Amino acid sequence: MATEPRTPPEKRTPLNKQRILEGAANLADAKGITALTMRRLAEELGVKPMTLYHHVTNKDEVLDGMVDAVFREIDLPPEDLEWKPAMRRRTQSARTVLLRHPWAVSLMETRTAPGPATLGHHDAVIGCFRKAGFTILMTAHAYSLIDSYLYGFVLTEVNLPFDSTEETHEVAEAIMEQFPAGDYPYLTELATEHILQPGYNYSNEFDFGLDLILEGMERSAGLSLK
Amino acid sequence: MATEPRTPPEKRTPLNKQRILEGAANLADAKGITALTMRRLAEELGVKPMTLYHHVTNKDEVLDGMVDAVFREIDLPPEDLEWKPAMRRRTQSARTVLLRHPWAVSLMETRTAPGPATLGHHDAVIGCFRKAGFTILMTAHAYSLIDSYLYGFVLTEVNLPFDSTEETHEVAEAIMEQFPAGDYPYLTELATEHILQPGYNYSNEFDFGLDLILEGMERSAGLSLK
DNA sequence: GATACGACCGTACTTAGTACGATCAGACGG
DNA sequence: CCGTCTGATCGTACTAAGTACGGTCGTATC
Repeated sequence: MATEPRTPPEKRTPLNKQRILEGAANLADAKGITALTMRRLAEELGVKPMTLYHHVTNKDEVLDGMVDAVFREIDLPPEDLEWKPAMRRRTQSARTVLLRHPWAVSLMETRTAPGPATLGHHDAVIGCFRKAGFTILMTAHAYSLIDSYLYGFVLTEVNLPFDSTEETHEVAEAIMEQFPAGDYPYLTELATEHILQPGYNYSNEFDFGLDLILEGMERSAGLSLK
Repeated sequence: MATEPRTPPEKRTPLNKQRILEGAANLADAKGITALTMRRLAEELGVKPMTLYHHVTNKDEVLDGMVDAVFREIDLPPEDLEWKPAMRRRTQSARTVLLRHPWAVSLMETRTAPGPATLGHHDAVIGCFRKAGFTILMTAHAYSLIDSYLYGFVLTEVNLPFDSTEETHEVAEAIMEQFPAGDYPYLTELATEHILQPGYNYSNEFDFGLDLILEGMERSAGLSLK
């Protein structure tokens, strides 16, 4: 924009924190969070490692920034819906986003410097409960419950050692071959009669728990509310 | 035992995998999982780094062994109780163990080579549901739900940046000072009127969710069962 | 065209995991 | 009593990562 028409305006776009964060998220999405090193990140951005340190103070600041960017992607509970469908929507949105960035859950829980998007998200969720008439105490219960479930579920989901049904079979069989058939009868039963059945997909479990929790919250809140 | 009475039987106890795993867990408990390096672990065991590699093939094998040892610490659902109190007991036991080893949750989810204690634990939990009359489908739902909640809750709990009530105040105030008072009204309300009240302790949230989930499961299973 | 500033980079130090081959202590046959 | 074998232990060294420190270079301004 401020470049003269003389030179093709390619090179001289200076790096900035925004571009670093985007590159970091892309790299982590594509190659895994362990592949996110300052050296590789620099290479991806066409720059030498130490250049990054002119825009961020250290790797932790990159990680904090990535977490806040993830929260920015998550839909807030829609204001025009009842609390239950609103919370279902934001929770499903959160799951979608966290699956898109498999490194996000473990990173979120270990960072302690919340950014504006993170705080805004919490405020909107708490507000959704409060406006629906939840007491403060009940809001605290509800938020703890639903996010524990969300993060726990996604944590398991993103770390499953398989992505497809075929892989599920391979992994399950590899594990089962390691011990005599009768050692774990109930585990074996569940594996053969459920997990190894055609069409099985762990992801489908999410909605069962989400609905059970939302309905339980409605019941509990109703009691507390009178 | 097999040493002669001649020499004091101190030195010549050879290292073994068991001792390595115990040392690793102790080190991780005391200094954090990031402080668990093969070099420090060797030092703790009075040995040079490369000596460890005669008993384990690499660091991953140490981590896998640590996870299985954690499962061995968790109480199985007592056979003589109804499914609901039995599951409550094993889930509370799991939480206690996971809090004792703050590195355990994130490690468990990223390892993919389950050991015998891990498999035995899963078998016992599944068996508890099945013997209570849960269908296979309902058992899968229930196990996914309760463990997602368990791991998600503990993951949050062990990563809270404070351990005591005083620290809670410090951290909360440090965060709140970073933005204008009215930016996050609901978050501020929850913080001042609940989290910063005397006696607040996040750990107390666990039982609310656990009971809500167990009761919801009972209702759902009852429906499915007839 | 001289100057100043900010973006960028070269070099190097530290801490990790771990490959490779040497050493050393005790067991056992001669 | 000694040589040999075996398994436990270690010394050295290579690679990858985060990042401190100081230098360079392009560009805007006077």
